[in-house]
Amino acid sequence: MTTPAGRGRPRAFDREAALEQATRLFWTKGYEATSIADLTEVMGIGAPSLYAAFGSKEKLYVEALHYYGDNYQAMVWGRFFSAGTAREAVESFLLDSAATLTGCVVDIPRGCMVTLSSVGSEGHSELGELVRIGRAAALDRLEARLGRAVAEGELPASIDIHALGRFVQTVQSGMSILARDGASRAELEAVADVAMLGWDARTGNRDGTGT
Amino acid sequence: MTTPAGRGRPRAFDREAALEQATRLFWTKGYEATSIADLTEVMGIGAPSLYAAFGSKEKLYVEALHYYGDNYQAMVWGRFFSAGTAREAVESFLLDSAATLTGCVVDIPRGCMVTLSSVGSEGHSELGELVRIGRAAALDRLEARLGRAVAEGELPASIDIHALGRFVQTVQSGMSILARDGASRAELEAVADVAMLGWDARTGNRDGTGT
DNA sequence: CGAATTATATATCGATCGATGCAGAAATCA
DNA sequence: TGATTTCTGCATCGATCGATATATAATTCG
Repeated sequence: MTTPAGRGRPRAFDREAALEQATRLFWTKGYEATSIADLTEVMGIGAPSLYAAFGSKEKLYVEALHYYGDNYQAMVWGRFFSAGTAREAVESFLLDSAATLTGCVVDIPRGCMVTLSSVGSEGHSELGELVRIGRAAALDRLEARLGRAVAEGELPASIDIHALGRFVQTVQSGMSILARDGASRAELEAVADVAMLGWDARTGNRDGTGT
Repeated sequence: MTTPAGRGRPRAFDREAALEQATRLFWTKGYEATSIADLTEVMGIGAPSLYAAFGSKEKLYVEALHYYGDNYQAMVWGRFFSAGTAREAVESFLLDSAATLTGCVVDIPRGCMVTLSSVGSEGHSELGELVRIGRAAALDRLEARLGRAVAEGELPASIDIHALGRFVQTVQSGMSILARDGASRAELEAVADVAMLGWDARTGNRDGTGT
């Protein structure tokens, strides 16, 4: 059913697998440093097939960003969304980030593809805006969860939701850079621990139990 | 005296000013995204003059990194080194980072050139190692100051110096990314405040006075 | 099997990359 | 001023960039 009627030769390579390889390469090297030759090599196809299947390098990068979001973001945000309290959500977010960004959960490149993406520095302003939006979405998620916690009475209404959200975002962003420099999962988890101490102090929870 | 004897035409352009412009461009766009044509334009010289004065693009980048360290790092590390206590040192480091990384002190690009440098992804492994060393040096400075604080009795010997150092480094690294995304100085200062609360909780100082 | 259709591989496009050769312009010393 | 030295602008180098035209190989339907 996915192939309508189509006479003639069907697609010969696995588009999803090729996209995954492209995603990992963009993830590792960044947009500008990744050439079409690099891509065709890891994707196992020729340049014409790449352009037939994905349109252009920019469009391929956009698809890679979506592939990344669909397949890897849950490793960091999964427990965040299912947690019962904002504190558990944030702690899970940071601890799962520590594990994921160091490639300890599955074999993936170190650091966050969205966080480390420095596209948009040059002419590719559209792509730069895209990853910038991705980073802004993370802050929105954090602040929304904090707002809910205030509404539910978990957090006092006096706290600065924006500042706390920015803080968590800052720590997680910094984790990506440290992960790229070789910091271990344990080191990043220790960073998350210290960050949560700041959380407790900020929110008035001083024993660290989170309740 | 700077010009030894030299017959013939002396240097016609200001090498230092040209280097500053090159530094700002590398700082803003990164190594790979900056072309020779971009450089010659902002430096106000031709390509042959650039190569005669700096040797190559890589060597120019190395000089730009040194220029950056010599001229801008003090804005972030100055009060860190002169502070009487480790807590004041770290707090100054983060607050001065908030101001500097948002371009509020002087007109400079947002974010830290060393932190945001994503060189080394590709064949330029030497440059990547260079900026990686720069980032490691920041961690060393932080840990050395914490170690001194333990030796002087400011901090208990039980604290995890490495974890605290990594934490501060993480926050400052994350600040660069947020600054690039347009976060304001006030936002980054609020982040620094929350981070210091984590510091106080970690080190047993619960009133935030630091003494 | 033959006709029709489609993906692939080879080769190459113009543009730009980092880097230079060359000749003229400019400045200093005798 | 003239000889010397050095820097600069123009043109261009080979290599590689992203992207394609062309032609062959491969597959399906009639």
